Amino acid sequence: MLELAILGLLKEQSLHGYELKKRLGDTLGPFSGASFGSLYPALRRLELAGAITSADGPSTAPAPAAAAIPMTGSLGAERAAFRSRRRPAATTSTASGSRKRKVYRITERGEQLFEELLAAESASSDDDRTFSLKLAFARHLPPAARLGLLERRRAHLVERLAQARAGVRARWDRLDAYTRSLVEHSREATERDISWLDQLIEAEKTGRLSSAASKEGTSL
Amino acid sequence: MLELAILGLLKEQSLHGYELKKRLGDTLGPFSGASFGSLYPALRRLELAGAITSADGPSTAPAPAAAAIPMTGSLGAERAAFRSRRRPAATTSTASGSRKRKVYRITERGEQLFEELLAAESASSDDDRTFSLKLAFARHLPPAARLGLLERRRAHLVERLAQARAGVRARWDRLDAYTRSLVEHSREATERDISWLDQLIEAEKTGRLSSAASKEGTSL
DNA sequence: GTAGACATGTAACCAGTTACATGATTTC
DNA sequence: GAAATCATGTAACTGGTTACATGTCTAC
Repeated sequence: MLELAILGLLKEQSLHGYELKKRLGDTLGPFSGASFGSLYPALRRLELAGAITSADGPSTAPAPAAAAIPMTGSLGAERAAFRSRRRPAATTSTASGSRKRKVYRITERGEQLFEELLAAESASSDDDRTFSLKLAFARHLPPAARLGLLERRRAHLVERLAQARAGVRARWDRLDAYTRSLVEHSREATERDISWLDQLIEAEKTGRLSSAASKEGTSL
Repeated sequence: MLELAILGLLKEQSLHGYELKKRLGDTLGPFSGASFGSLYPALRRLELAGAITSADGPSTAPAPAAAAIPMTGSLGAERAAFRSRRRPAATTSTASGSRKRKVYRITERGEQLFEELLAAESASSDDDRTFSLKLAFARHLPPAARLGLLERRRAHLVERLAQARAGVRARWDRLDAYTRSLVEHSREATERDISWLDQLIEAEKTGRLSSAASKEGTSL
């Protein structure tokens, strides 16, 4: 799962580990769980597998001048949007040199692996987090696979709903108020998820989303 | 987490592993992930820790095997053994062909551990699944702790929402239609979670839920 | 010169999974 | 006697976590 997220980000632009981690954290919710302890080993695995290559830190020391201001993702994001090797304009007096960053770039093999992971049906599609991650990269899927992803997800939720209903119906009178409230709330959330998916599926079938989707961010 | 679920179920009635696993699976959703490979080791750990004791299960005998339980004359074991059925009608399934079951019963230490796990604030409260699990057992918490659980959860969601909003605002125009839809949908779901929690908190404060333990249907 | 952000990495651990091994009992 | 179900358990693996170790660079 982490691999998929990494490849997806690197597909859009090369990044070094530290920045990658920030992106994982603030771009979308569910993949925020990444920590250095999992990220760096994952990068290493991917590199060994030939899915990515690393180059010595090229450039761009984006010195954050503001002291005592806690770093919020947005600033870093703006700065990091630049990948090209160019000297930073000196903000105050000090021009900065490069550090020992390792900038990772996705390879052909990596693109391939990314598509495999993204299209893989087995197991992981159950997981909420995995689905979200895949949907976030859905624009890279061919339309049919995209539709499949949505419909498998829908089927899964319908199934879950049915089981929950059955399981609860049998012992509703033995549930306390907290559990009941929880169950009801979960049911509603799942129903909403399903009708959201229905909208996406409908839009997908009529081609509304796919045409509007990939205008940005696919430059690489 | 599994430990908490096990203790919670055993608190209500003694069970053997196989049955326990079925309960985990069908009673409530999020704890269904349990498999034998995690359940049995967990039972073993709990037994080693003195939180539960095991006794040989009833083997077709109508009388409960209470003789094998000399420790702490509790009534829980009695009730549990009672649940096992006596003579099947011998048509098809449902015949619990009793076997060398190990029936687990919670101990004093176990009750204590249960309460500790349930009240523990650290880390795990982040997790959706853990929160659901705890809420399902919330009736065992003292009111103040229960309120704390709800409010910590709420704070966590509010925080998550704020970060998501900030993160997305910065790069909204770079998101494709799928990601946008995902982000919007997640935001709405989180907002709904929060207002659901608000209702629970309100109810908790006015004592509506805690007194009505069993029968009322919540509108949620 | 030290505080703190940036940056990379390792090690120990944790909670779970799948797959496998075992075996009794019932049912066809 | 083969197959299905009940029942318990182990082993190898997975995919992460926290805590730690190390080091560079900037700003004050």
